[in-house]
Amino acid sequence: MAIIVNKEEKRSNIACSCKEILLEHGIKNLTISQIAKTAGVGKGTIYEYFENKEDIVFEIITMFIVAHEKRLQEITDQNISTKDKLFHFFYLMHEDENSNKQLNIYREFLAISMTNGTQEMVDFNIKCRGKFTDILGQIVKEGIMKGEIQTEAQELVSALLSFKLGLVVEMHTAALDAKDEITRFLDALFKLIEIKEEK
Amino acid sequence: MAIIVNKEEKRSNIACSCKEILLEHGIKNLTISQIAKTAGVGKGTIYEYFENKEDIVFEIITMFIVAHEKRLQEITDQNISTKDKLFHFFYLMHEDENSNKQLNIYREFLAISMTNGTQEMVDFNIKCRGKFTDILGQIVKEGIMKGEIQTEAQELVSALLSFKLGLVVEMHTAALDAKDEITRFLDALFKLIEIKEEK
Amino acid sequence: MAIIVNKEEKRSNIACSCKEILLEHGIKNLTISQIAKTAGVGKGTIYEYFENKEDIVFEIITMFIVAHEKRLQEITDQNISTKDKLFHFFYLMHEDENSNKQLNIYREFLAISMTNGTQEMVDFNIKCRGKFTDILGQIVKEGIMKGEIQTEAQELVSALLSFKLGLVVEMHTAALDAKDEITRFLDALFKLIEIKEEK
Amino acid sequence: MAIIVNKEEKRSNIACSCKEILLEHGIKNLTISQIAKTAGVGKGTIYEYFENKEDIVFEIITMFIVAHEKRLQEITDQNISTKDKLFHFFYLMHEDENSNKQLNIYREFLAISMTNGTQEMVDFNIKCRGKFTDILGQIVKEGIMKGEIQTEAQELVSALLSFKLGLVVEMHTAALDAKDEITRFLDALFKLIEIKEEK
DNA sequence: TATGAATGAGCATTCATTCAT
DNA sequence: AATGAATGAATGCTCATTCAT
Repeated sequence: MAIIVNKEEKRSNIACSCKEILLEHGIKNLTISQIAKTAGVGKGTIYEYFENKEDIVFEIITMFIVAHEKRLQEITDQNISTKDKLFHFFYLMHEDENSNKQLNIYREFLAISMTNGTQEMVDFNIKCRGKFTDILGQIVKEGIMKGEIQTEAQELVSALLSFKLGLVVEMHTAALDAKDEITRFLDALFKLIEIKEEK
Repeated sequence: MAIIVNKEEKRSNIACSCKEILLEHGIKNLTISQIAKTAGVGKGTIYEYFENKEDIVFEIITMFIVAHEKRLQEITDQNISTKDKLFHFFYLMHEDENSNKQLNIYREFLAISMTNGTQEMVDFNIKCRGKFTDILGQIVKEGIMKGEIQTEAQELVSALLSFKLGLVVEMHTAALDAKDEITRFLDALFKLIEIKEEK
Repeated sequence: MAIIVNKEEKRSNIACSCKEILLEHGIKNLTISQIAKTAGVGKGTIYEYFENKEDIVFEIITMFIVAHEKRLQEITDQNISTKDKLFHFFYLMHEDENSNKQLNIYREFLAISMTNGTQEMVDFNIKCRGKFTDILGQIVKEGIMKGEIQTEAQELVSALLSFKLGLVVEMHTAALDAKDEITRFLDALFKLIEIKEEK
Repeated sequence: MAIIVNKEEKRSNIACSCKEILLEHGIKNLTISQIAKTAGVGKGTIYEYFENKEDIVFEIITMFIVAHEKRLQEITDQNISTKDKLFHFFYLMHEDENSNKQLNIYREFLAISMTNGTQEMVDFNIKCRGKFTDILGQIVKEGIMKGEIQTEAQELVSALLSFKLGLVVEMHTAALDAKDEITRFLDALFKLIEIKEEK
C-alpha cells in the first residue's frame, strides 16, 4: 500500500516545526528557505501545502491564537471576580516572555494587515475578533448575571476589543505600559459599571 | 554674496508641495525621485532640507496632524454637547474623503512604527498622543464642569485614545465601520457617565 | 526530482565567463548587472553562487593568479640561468598585453585592499604572498644549489617580493618602466650575489 | 589701502588648517564642506584657491612630505652608521603615531593614484620619488665614501625605493610588520654590501 | 510527490563642483 | 572677493515564487 500522507497533518507538522523560528525572526525576516530547512523539506514542497508565505504564517499565528484562546477560556472558567477576569483578558498576552514574543509576531501581522491587507487577512482578523468577542461577551455576561456589573457593560464589548488592540499598538509605538494602562482603565471603568453590594 | 534662503521656510514649502503625492502613493511607494520632481528641485536638494525620507514623511504627517488638531480644537470650542464633541473627536478623521486619505497615510505610518519603529518615531508618537490627550482631556473636563458627565470620565481619557487608535486599525484590518462603532460605543458609554438632569 | 547542479562548477563557469568584462571595465566599473548579463543568468543567480560582488571578483582574480603561478612554475622548471628566472619572475606579469590587463585589475584590487581592506582581503593577499614566496624561494634555492648565487640571497626573498609589489605600484603611479627597473636591479643585485666561476 | 591677500599665503593657510581633519577622516571621507568649515570660509572660496579637492589634498600631503624630508635630512646629517641611516630612511614613517597617520593618508593617496591617477598625480609622485632618490642616494654615497659599503650599492637606489613603497603597501594589505621586514632586509643586504674592516 | 535552481524589479543617498549674487 | 544653494548620476542586493525534472 502506498504511503498516503494526510495533507492536513503534514501541513500542520510543517507549521508546527516553524513556530520557534517565526518567534525568533519575525515575519519579515523569516524566509521560505529557512522554513523549508527547519521543516526538513524542499522549498517547492512548502508550496505543495501552503498557498504562499502568508498562508503558512497564518497557520502558525492561528496556532498561537488558539492556544491563547484556550488559556483565556481557562481563566474565564476560574472562580475569580469579573474584574480580575477582565484584567487577565487584557493582560494575558503580556504576562510572560513567550506570550510577549507571540504578541510581537501578532503585532507584525497586524502591521502587514494594515498596509497590504488582503481580503484573506481581513477575513482572518474578523474571525479572530469574533472569537474574542465571544470570550469577552461571556465574561461580561457572567459578571452581569452574578450581579457584579451593570447590564450596560454588555454594549461595551466591541469597544473593549478595540481598546485592547489599540493598546497592543501603542505599547509599542508610544511606549505605553500595558499593565498600567489596563489597571488604570479597569479601575476607572469599574467605578462606572460596578454594582456595589448594599448592606 | 550668495543667496541666503530661509531653511525652515523652504523645508516647509517642499513638504507642502508633496502632500498630495504622499496621499496618492503612500509612504512605501513614494520615492525620493517623485518627491524631488514634485517639489521642482533636484534630488540632492531634498537632502539639504531633510535628513532622509523618513524625515520628510514626518514633516508632512505632522502637517496633517496639526491641521487635524486645529479642526478638533474648533469643534471643541463649538457650543455643542459633550457627547457630540466626543463623536467628532473620534469620527473627524473619517468624515470626508480627504481626511480618509490622510488617515490611510497615518495608518501606514503607524504600521511602520509598529515594526521598524525608531526612537524618533516613538518620540513623535508620544508627542502626538500628548496633544490628543490634551484635547480630549479638555473636552471631558468641560463636560464635567458643565455637569453633563461624571467626574470619573476623566480617568478614561487614556483608554479612549487607545480605543480610538484600535478603531483606526480595526476599521481596516477587520472591516469595522467607524461610525457604527463610535456611535454604539458613545451610546453605551453615556449610559454610564451621563448625568441626567433631575426635574 | 529537481535538477542538482554542481555548485562549484557553475560558480567557476560564471566567474570564467566574466574574466573578459572584468579586464575591460575594471573592478569599480563592473556592475552585477553586467556580470549577470555576461554570464547569461539573472542577477539573483549570481548571489546563489557568490556572497557578494567582492566574492566574484576574488574568484576571477584568483583564476588570474593561479594561471600566473602556473606560468611562473613553468619558467622555474626551465633550464635557464637563475638570473633569467628571476627576470621572468619579476617581468612575467608585464610581458604581454593580456598580462598587463590582468595586472591592472590586480593593481586595482590592491588599491582597494589598501583602503577598504577587509580581513578577507588581507587573508587573500597573505595567501598569494605565500605562494609567490614559495616560487621565488625555490628559484633562489636552486640558484644557490647550482652555485650560481650566494647563500645570503635566500634571506632577500621577502624583500624581493616587496620590491616586486612596489614596482607594480610605481610603474603606474610614477611611470616607472618595469623592464628597465628590473634589468637594472638584477644587474646590480647580481654583482653582489653572483658567484663567479674561477678558472 | 585695500587689503591685498597674498593668494599663495591664503592657499597655504587653508591647507594648513585642514591637516588635522585630513589625518582624522582620510581622503575619501573628507568633504569639501568640512574643509570649508574648518578653514572658516565658504565652500566656493575653496575653489578660489584650489582647482579641486585633489588639489587641496596634494597641498596638504606635500606639507607632510616636506616635513618628512626634513626629518630624513636631519638623520642623514647625523653621525651614525650607514646601516642605521638606511634603517631610519625606511622606518621613519612608521616610528610614531603621527607619522603613522600621515602614512595612512599617503597610502590612501597612493591607492587613488593607482586607479584614478591623473597626469598631475603622476607628476607629483615622480617629483616625490626624485626627492627621496636624492636623499637615499646621498646616504649611500656617503656610505661608500666612508668605506662602509661597496660601490655597487649605488645602483640599488631605485630598487630600494620600490622596496620601500612595496612595504608601505604590504604592511597594510598583507599585514607585514615594517620593522621586522626592514631589519631582516638590511641585515641580509649588509651581508652583501658591507665592507668589513680588515685587521 | 518532492525538489531546488533560477529569477529580476526596485531605490535611497552622497558630495564635488558651479555660478548667481 | 566671497559665498552657499542647488545639483543628479550611479548601483548592490533580497527573496517569494515557479516549474522542469
